[in-house]
Amino acid sequence: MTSKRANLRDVAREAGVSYQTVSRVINNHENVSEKTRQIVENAIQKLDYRVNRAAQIMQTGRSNTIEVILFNAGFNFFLYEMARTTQKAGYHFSISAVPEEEFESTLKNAASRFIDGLIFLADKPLTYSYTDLSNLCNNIPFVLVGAKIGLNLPCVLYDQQHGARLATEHLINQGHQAIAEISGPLQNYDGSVRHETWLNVMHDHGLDNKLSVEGDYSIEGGYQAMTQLLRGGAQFTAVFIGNDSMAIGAHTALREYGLGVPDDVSIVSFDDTPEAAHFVPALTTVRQDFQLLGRLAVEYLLNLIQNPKTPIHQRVLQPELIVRESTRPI
Amino acid sequence: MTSKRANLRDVAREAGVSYQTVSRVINNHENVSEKTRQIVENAIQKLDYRVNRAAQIMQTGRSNTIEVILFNAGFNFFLYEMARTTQKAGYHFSISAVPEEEFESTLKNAASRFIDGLIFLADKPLTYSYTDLSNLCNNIPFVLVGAKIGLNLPCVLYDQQHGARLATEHLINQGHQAIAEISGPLQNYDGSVRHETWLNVMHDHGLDNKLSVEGDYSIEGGYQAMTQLLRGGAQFTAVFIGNDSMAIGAHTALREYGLGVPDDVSIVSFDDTPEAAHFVPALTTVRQDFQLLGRLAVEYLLNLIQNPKTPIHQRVLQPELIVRESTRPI
DNA sequence: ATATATAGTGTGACTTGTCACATTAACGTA
DNA sequence: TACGTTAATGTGACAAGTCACACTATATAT
Repeated sequence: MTSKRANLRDVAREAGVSYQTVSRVINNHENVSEKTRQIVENAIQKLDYRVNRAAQIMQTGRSNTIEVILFNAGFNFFLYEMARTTQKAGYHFSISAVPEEEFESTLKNAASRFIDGLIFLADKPLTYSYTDLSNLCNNIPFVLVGAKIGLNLPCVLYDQQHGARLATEHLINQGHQAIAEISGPLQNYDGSVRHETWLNVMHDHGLDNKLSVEGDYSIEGGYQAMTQLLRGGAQFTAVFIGNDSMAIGAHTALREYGLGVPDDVSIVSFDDTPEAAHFVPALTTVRQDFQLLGRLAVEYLLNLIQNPKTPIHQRVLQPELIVRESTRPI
Repeated sequence: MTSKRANLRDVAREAGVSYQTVSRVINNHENVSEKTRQIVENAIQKLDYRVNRAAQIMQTGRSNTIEVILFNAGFNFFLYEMARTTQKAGYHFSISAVPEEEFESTLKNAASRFIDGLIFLADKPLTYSYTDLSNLCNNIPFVLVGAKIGLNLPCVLYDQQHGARLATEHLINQGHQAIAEISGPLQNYDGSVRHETWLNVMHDHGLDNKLSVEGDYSIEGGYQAMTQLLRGGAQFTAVFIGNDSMAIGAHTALREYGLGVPDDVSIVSFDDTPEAAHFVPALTTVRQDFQLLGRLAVEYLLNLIQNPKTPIHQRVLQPELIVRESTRPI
C-alpha cells in the first residue's frame, strides 16, 4: 500500500546528481552550487524525501538527543521547559524514568542509544565522582540539576544554604525563638542542606531546640509531620518547612488542632509554587524558578556537547525570600 | 583512549560462533541450545557488548519508541507516569514539545525518526479525520488524550459532560439558581464541553442567566476572570469553575471583594489536584485521575503497535464529584 | 534403509546514510 | 601553454545489525 520511502539514491537519480551531492544539500554544506541545490531540493520535495535518522545516527555516531533521567514524579514541572529548550536547539528530547536500581545500567546503555548528553534530575545525592560518572556513561557529557554545592560535578542549582538562611533568619528576626522544622527527606540534596542550615543558623543565634520531623515533600507528608509534632505536645511559635506542599499539608493539621497561621504559628517554606501566593494565608516562601533552572541545565549541557572544552562548573542561583502572610512578628 | 566498542562480530569471534547466533541470543530467540547461549552470554559479558540501537533500528524499521506530543506545559503531571509505563513495557519514551505550527511537520517526520507510536496531549480539538491523521504520520499508530467523545479517533478521556453535569446539578440541588461560570478556554476540548454542559443543565432547570467568563486554566486567569465578574456587578451565589487552579485564583478575587466561600459564594471546579483537599476552604471538585489516564493511553498505544487489529475505540472514564467545603446549600 | 521433520547454526544480501578521498571543471597567473 | 588553486561533484568503503534462506546433524516415521 504505502509505496517505499525515497532514499538518498532515489533523490539523486531524480535530480540527476550523485548521492553525495544530495547528502551535501541535506546537511547545508557549502561547495554546492545554487543551481544544483535548487534541483536537489525540488527532487526532495517531489519525492517527499526525509533523511533516515537511524542511518544518519549510525554513520555519524551522534543522534542529537539528550536524555533526562528521572527517579520520581516530583520533577514534572521541569520537563516542558527542558523539552522546549532542547528542541529549539534542534535536538531531540527523551526521558528515562528509572527506579534507582536501574540507574547504572541506564547510563551504561546511553552510548549504545547514541544519547549525546544526559541530565540527572536526581534528588538523592549521587555518591559518584566525576570520573566514575563519566566512565559509567562512556564519557557522554552530563549535567546534574540540584546537586550539592562544592561537588566537582557539572550542575545547575539553587543555593539552598542561602535560601534556608534567609528563611530561618526571617523567623528569628521576627522574634521567634521556638522554631520547629519539618524537613524534606534528609536523603535528598536539598532536604539535607536546608536541614543543616536551619540547625546552624539556630545554633548561631543560641537557639538549640532541634525540634525537627522528617517529611517527604508531599502534602500528605506535611500533614503527617505536623500532626506528629502537635501530638508530641511540642511548643513552638514558628515552623521552618521543607517545601510549599508540606506547608499546605501542615496547615491543615494546625487547623485541626485549632491553631491559626500566622496568629498562633508562623510558617515559612520553599519553592513559591503558583499556589503559594493564593493560599490562605498566602505563604511566605523561598522562591526558586524551576523553569529557569531547567533551561539553564539544557543550555549548559548543549555547551558541553558542542564544545568539549567547556569547563566543568557549578551554576549557582540565589533564591529569594518572598514574604507574605504566613509569618508575622511574635 | 576508549577502545572501540565491541560489535556482534567481535562477540561471535570471541564465542566461536556465527554472528547470527549472537543475534539470536540477544533477541531471545528459541532454537539456540542452552550451551551455546551460555557461551555467547559469557562473551557478551566479557566484551561488555551492547547492541547498537541505530543499526538495529535501521534494519528492523522499529525503534520501540513512543513519542508524546505536547503543546504546552499544562500536561506535566501526565508525563512521569507515561514515561514509567512505557519503559516498563521495554519501550523508549520521547517528548516533542512543539508549537502548533510545527505540529504537522513533527508528525510527518515521525516515521523517519522511527517512532513506533504517538500520543497527542492536544488541548485544542484536532480537526483532522482519522485517515488524515494517519496519513500525516505515515500510519504510525496514535492515541489522543482527552479528545471529544464521539470523534472516530483512538483516545482515552474523562467524560467531561458527565463531570460537568454532576458539578452543575450539585449546585442546583443545593438551591443555587444564580450560577455563574468561569470556563476553561473554549478552544479546548474540555473547556468547551464543560461550558456547553453547564449551559444545557442550567437550561434544563429553567435557569438561563448565561453569566460566563472565559479563563485560561491558570491561577492568575481565574483571578482575572472572577475580578471581571465582580467588577461587572454580577449577582450570583455560586460559580462553576473550569479547574482547580482557576478556583484558587478566583477565591483570592472573592476575598478581595470581601466575599467568603462558601458563605457568600459556593464554588465547584475540576481536577481534584492534591492541593484541592487542603485548600481553605477545601474544594468541591470533579476528580480526574491523570496518572491513570496517562497509563491507559500508553497501554492502548502499545496494543495498537503490537496488534494492529486492535479496534479503534474511545476509552471513556467517568469522573466523580468530591464534595468538600467550598459548596453549601443556599 | 530411506524419507521426513526439526533443532541448531551459518552465509549472503540488505538497510541508508556519511566519510575520506578521487576526480573533474573553471579560472587566474607565470 | 602549462600549472597550481579552488570549487563542485562523484566513488568506494563502511557503520552494525537482521532477514531470508541454506545447510547440518540428529531423531522419528515408514
